[in-house]
Amino acid sequence: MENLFEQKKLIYLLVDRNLYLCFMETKEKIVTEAITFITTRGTNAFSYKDISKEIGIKTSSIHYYFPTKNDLIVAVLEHVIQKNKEDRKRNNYSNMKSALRGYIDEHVLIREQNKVSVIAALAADINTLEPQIKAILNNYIEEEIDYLAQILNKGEKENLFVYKATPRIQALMILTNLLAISRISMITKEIYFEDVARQIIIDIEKK
Amino acid sequence: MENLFEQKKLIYLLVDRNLYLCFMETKEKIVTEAITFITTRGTNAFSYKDISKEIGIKTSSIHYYFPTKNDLIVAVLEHVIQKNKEDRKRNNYSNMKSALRGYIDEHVLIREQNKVSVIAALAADINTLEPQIKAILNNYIEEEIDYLAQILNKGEKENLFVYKATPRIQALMILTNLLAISRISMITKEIYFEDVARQIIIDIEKK
DNA sequence: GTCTATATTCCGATAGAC
DNA sequence: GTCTATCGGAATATAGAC
Repeated sequence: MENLFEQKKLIYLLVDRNLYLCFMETKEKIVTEAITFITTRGTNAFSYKDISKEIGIKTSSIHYYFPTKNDLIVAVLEHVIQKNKEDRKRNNYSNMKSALRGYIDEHVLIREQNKVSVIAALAADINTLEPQIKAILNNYIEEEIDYLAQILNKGEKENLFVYKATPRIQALMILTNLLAISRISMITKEIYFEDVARQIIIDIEKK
Repeated sequence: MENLFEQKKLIYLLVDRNLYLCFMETKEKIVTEAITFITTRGTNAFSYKDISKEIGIKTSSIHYYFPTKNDLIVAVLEHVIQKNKEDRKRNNYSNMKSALRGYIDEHVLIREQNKVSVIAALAADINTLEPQIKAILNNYIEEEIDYLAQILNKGEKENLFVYKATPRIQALMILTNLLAISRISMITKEIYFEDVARQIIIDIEKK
């Protein structure tokens, strides 16, 4: 008999500015584990059995919540998009230098967990996934570019940043730096991640 | 009975500055197909059966040449590294501006085939591959950084390029731009690839 | 060197009891 | 909502005939 208590995952819940400690619903546990597998091993290298073992339920129970693997991946993607939106709404950056550093820190946090972003993870398997995923991912990436481009644009107008490209293309340059260095620094020296992260700031901030 | 002639793949062979048209050996056909699958679908989303169907032999015959999938991936990696080395030896760039554009064109060529580089492909699956692959890939990436850094360094000394970073970190910035935009532009607008490729040049070349 | 045949394991998915 | 049981298929890999 397994220890059921250990299988329960604790989460914090924020309601009306009060923080509650509570247990995750099964559905949320599944999504959480799926995110970990997708962002470490990739979409085609994890199975319902992997999740099953991790949270102590049978694979058929996972199929109850997510009939197909595609359903699960869609749920993962929408969960991450939603959470990302909420996190950013909470952050109220006083200036665009902080906002840019905050954006980079999002990637630092992922890297520290030896993961890659969900964008990088799903992009790698895009030719094996349903068109639906591609459509959602496309929207998500465009929103990421918009978000970063707005920071760059405001920062430029406030005389904090200087760069040659348009805000959107500069956003693309920075986003691609971060997405790829997350991968590369898992194979080569880890310090390369910090080198790139630092250089992004150096290249763009006015001294 | 299948048409055996159709299964034969034609290749050009360069011997003593003479170009010969000849047939590929089975072993080379397998590697060639494996490269296509790995750089389009990923390491964990293709099987011996896929290659088998493509070149018209049984999976057991593939196992004759490459007993395990790891053996095949190692062969793919070493083949690509070797070919890349030869290609670059043939190119004799008159100046470092051409050399940088030539480097970017290597990625353009891959993108035009709707593939990603072998580095990007294997990096995505690194946590599911044997340590041996990681070691070879590490060397390969370091050589790529060295190659690009040397172009940047020479170009800077020839007063053609200007950039703030060290040559090696600048090489990392450009390499990550190219690796990630290859992926992203398969999901979003294809034009993003050209936008980034153009911006790399704009940002670094002295006018 | 290529084949047939097969072993083993795993995967996504479903039916039906509780 | 979770379980047992099972299906159909696919994957990697091997043995042995030709």
